[in-house]
Amino acid sequence: MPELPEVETMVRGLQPLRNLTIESLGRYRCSRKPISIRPTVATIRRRLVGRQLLSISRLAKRVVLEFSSGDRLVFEPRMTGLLLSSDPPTTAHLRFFITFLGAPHQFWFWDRRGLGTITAFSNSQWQLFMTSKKLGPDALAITADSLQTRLQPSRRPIKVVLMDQQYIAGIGNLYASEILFRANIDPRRQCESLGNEEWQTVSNAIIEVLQDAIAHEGSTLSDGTYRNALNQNGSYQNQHCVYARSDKRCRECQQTDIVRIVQNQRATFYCPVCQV
DNA sequence: CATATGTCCTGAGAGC
DNA sequence: TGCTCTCAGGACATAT
Repeated sequence: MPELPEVETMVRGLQPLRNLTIESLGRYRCSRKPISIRPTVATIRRRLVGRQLLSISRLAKRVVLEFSSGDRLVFEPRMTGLLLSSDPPTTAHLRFFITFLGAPHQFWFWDRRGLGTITAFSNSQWQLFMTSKKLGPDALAITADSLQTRLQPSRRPIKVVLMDQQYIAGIGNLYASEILFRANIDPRRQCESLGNEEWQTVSNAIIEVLQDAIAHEGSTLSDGTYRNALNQNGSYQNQHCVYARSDKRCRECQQTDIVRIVQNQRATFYCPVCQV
């Protein structure tokens, strides 16, 4: 599931496409229910064909292509979406393609479940989107002070709030559990119960876990869905301490098994000895 | 306003 | 073996 580290890895892998000019784009023939592409493929084609790709960047868990015209094309991978500049894992789930003038580079949007979205913005639409969208600060740019100021007032459990993109952007279900393990904080703790030093610890854990995961090019889970732009697996799954490790011995304390609970209809994993 | 729940989707795996 | 059922969770819409 692409969260911040996986999306960051995609963005880094797509940098060779920078400065190329779009030759064509469109839906890939796919017998499945079409994914959401807005406003329409025809409109996107009219706006973007012939435009030069200025930058490929990350906005929380989205990939943003910015063009010389100020237009942006935004990809939300959500659960199973991938952006690829190589041959896809299977052609069955290809959803969208871009070709570039005089360049051999490929660009595919591949999505097994089809929950991902593609949205085009003009420059003014983008400015409106960025001001109306209540997106919290990027998790990689967080400080202990800003984290505490934003999250402490909530009465919800810390794990649930870490996943709320309006409070802090980029953390999903997998990394929320790993971060709280690193911070030795029980995921059920209400935000208002954390003290200054604990917010500092959580802040440090956010940066450490996410940077470590980026260094390992993200997590490819047992379903094998996530891959980088070159269709290669990440390796951070081998470093997981709690996620999907229920009933396995805690790697840190070696005293007890990892526990799985459900919070807001999401699986949470933690060590009842290490995390208090 | 803050918080909770329902919705979309496919394929792996469990259970019979 | 082959069917049916449950589950996984991103973001958003709707409900409380």
